[in-house]
Amino acid sequence: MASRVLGNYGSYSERTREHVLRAARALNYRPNVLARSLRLGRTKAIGVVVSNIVSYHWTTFVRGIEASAAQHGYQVILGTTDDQADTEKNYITALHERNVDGIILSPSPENEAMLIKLAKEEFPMVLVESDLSSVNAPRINVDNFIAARQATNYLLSLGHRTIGIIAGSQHLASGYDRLHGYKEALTTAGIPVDERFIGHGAYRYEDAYQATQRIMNLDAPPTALLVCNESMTGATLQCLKDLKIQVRDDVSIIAFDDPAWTSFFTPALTTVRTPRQEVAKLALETLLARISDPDSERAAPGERIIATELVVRESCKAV
Amino acid sequence: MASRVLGNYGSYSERTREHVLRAARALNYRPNVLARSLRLGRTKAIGVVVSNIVSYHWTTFVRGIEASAAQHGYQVILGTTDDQADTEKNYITALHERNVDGIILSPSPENEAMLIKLAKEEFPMVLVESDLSSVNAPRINVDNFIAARQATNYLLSLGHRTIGIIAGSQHLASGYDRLHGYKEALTTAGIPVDERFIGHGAYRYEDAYQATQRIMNLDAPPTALLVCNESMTGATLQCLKDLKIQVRDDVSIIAFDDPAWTSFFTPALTTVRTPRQEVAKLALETLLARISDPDSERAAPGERIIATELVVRESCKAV
DNA sequence: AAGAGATGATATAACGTTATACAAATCTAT
DNA sequence: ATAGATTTGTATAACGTTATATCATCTCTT
Repeated sequence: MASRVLGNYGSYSERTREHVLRAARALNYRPNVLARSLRLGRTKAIGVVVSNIVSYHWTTFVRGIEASAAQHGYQVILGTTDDQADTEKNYITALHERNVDGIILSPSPENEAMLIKLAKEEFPMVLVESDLSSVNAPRINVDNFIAARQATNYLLSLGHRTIGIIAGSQHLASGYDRLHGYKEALTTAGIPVDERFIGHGAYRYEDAYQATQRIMNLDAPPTALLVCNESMTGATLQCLKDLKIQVRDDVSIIAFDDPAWTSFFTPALTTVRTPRQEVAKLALETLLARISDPDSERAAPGERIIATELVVRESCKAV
Repeated sequence: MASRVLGNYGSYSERTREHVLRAARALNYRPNVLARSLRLGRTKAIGVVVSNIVSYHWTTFVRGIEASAAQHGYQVILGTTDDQADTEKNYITALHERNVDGIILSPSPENEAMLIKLAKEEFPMVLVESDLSSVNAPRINVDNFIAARQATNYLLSLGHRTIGIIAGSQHLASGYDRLHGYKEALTTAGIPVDERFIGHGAYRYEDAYQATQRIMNLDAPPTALLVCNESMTGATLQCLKDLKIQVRDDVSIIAFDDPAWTSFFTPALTTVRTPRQEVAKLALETLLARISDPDSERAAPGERIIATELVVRESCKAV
C-alpha cells in the first residue's frame, strides 16, 4: 500500500495517503538512492569531464553546470584530465560504468572512436568546444573563428600592421579556429601572414612564455599580440615583464578569456569574453533534453554556436 | 564458479580462472556499479562541498582532492554553496542519501547541529577550515592566525606603523583568525589597534571595495593593507586603481591567497600562500582512513594545522 | 586402492527499491 | 439489496551484484 502512495500510482484514498506520509515522516524514511537507481535505471547524476579546473574558463563552466544541474535535481560528478587523452578515456569509462545519466565533456580528438561507439549505444552526451561531427551528439561551441577575426580587425583598425599571435593547441577546435580567424583577418586586409609572428604550442604556460620571448626578441617585433587563453596570457605578461616591455606602450595585447584580474590589471586588458554561464546552461539543458526525450528538437545532434564579446579596455593603443 | 574467480574467494584452479576471465573479456563483462554498491554498502564516491569554485583557493583544493581521489579509485561529487548555509545543508543531505562513502567540506557554522548528528551516525567526514570542534571529525586547518601575524610583522619590520586590514567573514575560522593574528602583531608591537583601519564584511568583492574606499579616503590612510582573500584583493586593487592610488608607492599590499596573476601583476604582489595541494591531499587521505579504519590514528578527530608561507615580491616598500 | 582435500556446478539469500497482480474488503449508485 | 466500482492488504518479480551453502566430482597422497 505504502508503495502506491509513495510511488503515486494505482489507487488509494486520501485518508491512507496521509496515514502513510505521516508514518514515513515519523520513521524518517528515506528511500535508498542506490536501490532506486538500480530498479529505475537512472541515477540523477551527470558527469562533467574537462581538461582542468584551475582556469577561469573551465571553472566558471563547471560552476554553471553544477548550478543548473542542482536546479533540476541532478548532481555532478567531476573529472579533470589535464589534457591527457587517456585520463579522459578512463573518466568517460568510469562515469559510464557508474551509470550516470549522461556526460558533458570537452573531448580530445584522440577519443573520437570511443565517443562514436558510446553515441551508438545511445549514451547521452553533449560535447563542448569540439569539432567531432562524426560523433552523434549535440555540440556547444563558441564562435572562436569570428572572435579572433574580430579581435584582429580591431587591432588593424587601430593601425597595427604587424600583429603576433600566441596560438594554442591546433588539434583542438578552439585553438585551430582562433589561429585561422586571425589569419583570415590579415589576409582580407591584404597583409601577408608572417609565420615568424605566430607562436605555436599547446595551451600551456611554458609554451606561451617561450613563444612570447622568441617573438618579442625578433629584430622587428610585432606591435600587437593576440593571446589565446588565460594561462598563456599569464605567461605572456610575465615574459613581457621580465623583458621590461610595457603592455600598451610597447605592445598592444588582446587576451582570450576574461577572468576578474584582467580588469584591475594595469593597463586593464582588452579581452575576448565567452559567456561561460550561458554555454554551461545550454550544455546542461541540451543534455537533459537528450536524456528525457532524445528525439526532441532540443536534443538534436549538431552544432550550436554561442557568440563572444570583445571587451575593450586599455591594453591596445592606436599607432 | 565465475563469482569465485571474479570475487577472488573460495578455491578454484588456474585453468578455470583463465577460462572465466577470457569469457568475461569476450562478453565485455562489466559489473554493474549500482548493484555492487547496493550489495557491498559502499560506492567508491566521496562528496566535496565548498563555498565556491571560481576562486583559486577552492579550485586548487578541489583539483587536489579529485586528483588524489582518482589515484585511490574514488570519484568526486561536487557541490558548491556560494556561502549559503541552506544550500550547503541540502548538498550534505543529498550526498549522504546518495551513499557517498564520506564527505569533505568547509562547513558553515550554522550547520553545526546537523554535522554533530551525522558524525554520531559515524558518517565519515573531514572538515576543512573549520573550528567546529563539537563535531566528532578530523579538521584540516591552516595557520591563519600565525600567517596574519607574520604578514603584519613583516610590514612592521619595513617601518609601517599604520596598517589596515580588509577582513573577511568573522563567523568563519579563517576570517576570525586572520583578523586576530593581525591585531596580536600590532598589540605586541605596542601599536594600538585602530578600528578605523579595519574593513569589516564578508569575503565578498563588494564589501572589500567599499571597505578599501572608506579606509583609503580617511584623512590619514594607512600606509599598508592586508587583504584577506583573492576576490577581496581584486576589489582592493580595482578600488586603488579607481582612486589612482599606486600599489607599493602609495600603499603597500599583502594579499592572502596566491593565484598565478599575483606574480605578473605590476608590482608583483607579496602574498600569503597556502599549500592547497597539501591540504587537499591530507584531507582526502584522512577521509579515506576514516572510511576504511575509523579507529586508526590517521582518522582520529581533532585539528591538523598546515603552515603557510609568506611569498615576498614587490608590493611592499620600506618607509 | 582408499581417503583426504581440492575443485566444479548450481542454487540461494540478501541489498532496498518499484511495479504489477490478485483476492478481499469497502464504498457508491440504482 | 445488489451489481459495479473503488480501495485495501499482501505477495511477487525484477534490477545485478556478492557471498555462502550444498553436493558431486576430480586429483593427489599414502
